[in-house]
Amino acid sequence: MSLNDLDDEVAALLDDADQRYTSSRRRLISALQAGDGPLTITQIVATDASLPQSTVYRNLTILEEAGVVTRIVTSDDFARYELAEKLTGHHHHLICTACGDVVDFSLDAAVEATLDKALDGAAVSAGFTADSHRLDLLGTCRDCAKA
Amino acid sequence: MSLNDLDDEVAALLDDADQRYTSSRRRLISALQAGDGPLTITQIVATDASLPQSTVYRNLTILEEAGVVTRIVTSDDFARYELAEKLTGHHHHLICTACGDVVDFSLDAAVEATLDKALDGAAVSAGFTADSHRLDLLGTCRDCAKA
DNA sequence: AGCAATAGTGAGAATCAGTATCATTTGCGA
DNA sequence: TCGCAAATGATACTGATTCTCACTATTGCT
Ligand SMILES: [Mn+2]
Ligand SMILES: [Mn+2]
Ligand SMILES: [Zn+2]
Ligand SMILES: [Zn+2]
Repeated sequence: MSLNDLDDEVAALLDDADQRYTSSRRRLISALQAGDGPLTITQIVATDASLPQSTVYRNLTILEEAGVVTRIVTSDDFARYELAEKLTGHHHHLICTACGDVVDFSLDAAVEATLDKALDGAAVSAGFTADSHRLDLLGTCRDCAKA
Repeated sequence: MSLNDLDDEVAALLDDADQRYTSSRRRLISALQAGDGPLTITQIVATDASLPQSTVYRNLTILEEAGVVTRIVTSDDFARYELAEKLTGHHHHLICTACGDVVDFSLDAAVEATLDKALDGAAVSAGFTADSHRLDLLGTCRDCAKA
């Protein structure tokens, strides 16, 4: 998805949610788009100092409700946000248990298909209605392995 | 793993960590063993009112450090704990996004093998050292679907 | 353009899950 | 049995996140 298409799609989603696409929200989208994985509030504020913390919190919540971003919770005390899969495509996360950093990765379509089929079976037999799956790899990133 | 074997294994893990297997800790293990998925602190205290909240928090941390229990974070504001996979076997979670409840499920060995292989490839190409994977299904549980 | 009415902003206060403190109790070893 | 280190549990504290509210920006209308 090109930058302009992304922008158009975000605008449409916000419009559907009766929300304006303000300059704070544009800056947030831009910050998230620049990262190679979900970002913490601290990381966002560090990236764009013109964004006050309270505005970041409030607007990320609104963007999440509008389906523009997704909130990711790992094991550390900091929530992370990324653009919704609707905008970036389905993918997974490498989570470093040493430094907390999270980066994206993808699996090939065949593996995803196998997985979806197996998960669908499990959901059905538990009377569970599945919306999506979440698959993370936990371990140590290159930087932390070096140190 | 039988109840006695579980008890022995927990005792051994605590011994390795130079921790005693006290009655509070026995009650915690018992509460976790009784659940069909990871439990919140509130659920544990509700199950066994003889356990003060501060003792539950402290001992769950100690049990986690000893490798006896695992802390699970979903998307709500409450951490959940379950017996470590070392004791219960590898499995996954159905997470209800409506009520927050979490229940266990398993995939068959062939799917796990396919998955592990694909994940290993992804880890290697990212320079990431993987310890384990975490796979959750997000959706709506039977009870919430009814309501 | 002028003028409400409505939406968004941002500094600071409040909330609350989780952690730290510490006086008291427990249980292991000599 | 005694002494001591570990554990307990009531309570205070911490800090990420949420709430408040006076102020500013934008929209829609004439
Ligand atoms: Mn991602
Ligand atoms: Mn489980
Ligand atoms: Zn790392
Ligand atoms: Zn539910």
